[in-house]
Amino acid sequence: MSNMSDPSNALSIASVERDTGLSKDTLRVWERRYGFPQPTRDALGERAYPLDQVERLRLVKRLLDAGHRPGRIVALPAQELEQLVDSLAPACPSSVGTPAEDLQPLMDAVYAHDVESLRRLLTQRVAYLGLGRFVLEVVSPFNRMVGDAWLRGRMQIYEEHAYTESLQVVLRHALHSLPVPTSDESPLALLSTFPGEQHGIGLLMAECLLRLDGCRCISLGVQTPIWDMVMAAQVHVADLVVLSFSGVMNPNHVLDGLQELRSKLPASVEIWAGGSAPVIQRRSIEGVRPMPELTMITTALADWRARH
Amino acid sequence: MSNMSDPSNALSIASVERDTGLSKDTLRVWERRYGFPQPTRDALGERAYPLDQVERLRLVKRLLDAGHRPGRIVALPAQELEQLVDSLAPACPSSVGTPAEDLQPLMDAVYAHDVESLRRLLTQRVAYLGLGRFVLEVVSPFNRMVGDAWLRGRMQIYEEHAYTESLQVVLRHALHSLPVPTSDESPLALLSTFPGEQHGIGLLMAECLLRLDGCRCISLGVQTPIWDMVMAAQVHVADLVVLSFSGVMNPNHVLDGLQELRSKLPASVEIWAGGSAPVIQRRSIEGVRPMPELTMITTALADWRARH
DNA sequence: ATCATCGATTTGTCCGGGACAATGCGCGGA
DNA sequence: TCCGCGCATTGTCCCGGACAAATCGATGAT
Repeated sequence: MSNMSDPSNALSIASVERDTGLSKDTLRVWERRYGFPQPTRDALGERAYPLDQVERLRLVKRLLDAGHRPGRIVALPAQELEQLVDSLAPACPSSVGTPAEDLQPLMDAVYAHDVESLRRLLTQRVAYLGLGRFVLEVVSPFNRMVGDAWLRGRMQIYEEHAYTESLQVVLRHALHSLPVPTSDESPLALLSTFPGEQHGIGLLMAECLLRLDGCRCISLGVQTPIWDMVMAAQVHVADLVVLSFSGVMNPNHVLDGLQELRSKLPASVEIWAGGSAPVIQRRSIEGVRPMPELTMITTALADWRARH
Repeated sequence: MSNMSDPSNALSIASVERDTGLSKDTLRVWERRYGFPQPTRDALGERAYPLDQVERLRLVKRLLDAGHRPGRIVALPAQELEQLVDSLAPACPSSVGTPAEDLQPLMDAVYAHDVESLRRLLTQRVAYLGLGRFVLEVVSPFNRMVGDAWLRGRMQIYEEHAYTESLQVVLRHALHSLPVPTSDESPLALLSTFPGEQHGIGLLMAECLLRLDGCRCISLGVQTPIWDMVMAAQVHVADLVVLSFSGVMNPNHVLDGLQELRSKLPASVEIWAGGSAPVIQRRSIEGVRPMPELTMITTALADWRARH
């Protein structure tokens, strides 16, 4: 195992922008103002970010999303950042969810790299709880656990990738075996994410819950340009456009994109914005329905039916 | 509908970057060098791109992807750009594959936005041909057709997304119902793509063919950092690392990445590089097996078994 | 003690020009 | 015809400056 600050596998500024969601401009101006990050330079004189600095940047990003201010935390050493993240945990009281001990076997399978067992455990839980409770009570809290472990460097990216792939297999299979919804009195939902947002699991979870509630769904996968969403909503005569956001996207871009989408979409089409990105709860956008919790999908759907 | 060049709903440079995929740097340098785009300025002196210029930029981007060079086309008026898009050469004569008339129903379903029919047609063909021939003789040529149609502006991005999602559903379901391979004398393959390469369909097709030939597969999904692939190959004791490349990635990055991966991976682990990216065939890398055609997977696997 | 106001500070993004490596093109020679 | 070689093209990075919007925090009024 090579050293984390080994300059041989350092990342370019473009890679760090992609991995952390912090723009090139921001990375440069932080370096100028706060002295961090302080990348080495390659043979061409261009910034080369060691892996440990990238991890530290991810911690900073998380704290930023939680409300901290850059001037106070960017220059802080990694250890203090982790303490702050620790003291942040109670902020999100997972109201509903499986007790941690029930998720431990899953976590063990991930760490053991036992894809077979992991998939079997997930499938068992789907069968036992049903798809709806599985998504809400297992996947949702477990995703938080995995994201947290990854953030603190306790889980490697390839381990997270392997888990995501297994989960995708299980969810897609469950989705495939659901009955096709009847079309009367149920809305047609168009699902996707914005360009730059490549995390598709949230979309899949939303699709599961929507389908369980009898909603017809058309998923476009990830990263659909805004203008294409507008066209797709038009040709499919969609009633809802459902979007998913993870924490890695630039909050300003999320806001701009939602406002632009809203302005180009007919008022009869609702926009539902969900996911773990804090920005959708903190700032409300006119004509966009924030869905910070997956459980809200059911009530929102009932609400929609009541209004039509 | 308001005027396209109405400055009142013009876009910021960040929005144009999001909508066109052209970086801020590129937009500014084009303006400096070629005189286009020529955005108006808002009250703050910042660039404000009228909608018609953004559409023109989309045309330029499409021609760029088709092989044209910026210096020749960026400054061209919109009308000539459209003529160029129309006259784009019918690219590749598909050597092996289904006759075009058999694929026409699929194309019709895509254009009709009939997801149900599309999925049914795909499923029918899997049942009729078997998964292997389906992948080689239907999916592979049809992907080329779709890519070509998109390049010429006859297919919108959201239509391509909808097709990709349907195909993914069908392939994953077929994959799920395959028997689990026995582990004797069969290699263990690790599948993924490089960071920046978000096209996962090629990976799925490769996984289908590998599984059909009795190969055990562990897919990490798309965009796994090189160092993580090395770690994953180690902990899973993989025999093969299978990578997929589409045409969108920077050829130089592909080359660098493959060389770096090769240098960090034990010699006993083979690297197979497939996909539609031309770089893989043009430049050969020491210790990396190029797979320009999906059909080569079967022979390459037989070859591997003969050597072990 | 709570709240509103308003200047001071913080902070992300944009600007403009410069630079340069990588790529591609065209030309000339074998 | 094919292969090099030099020149033009082109995307990305660098740097420091600038500034509006958001936020802070101190002051004063209720």
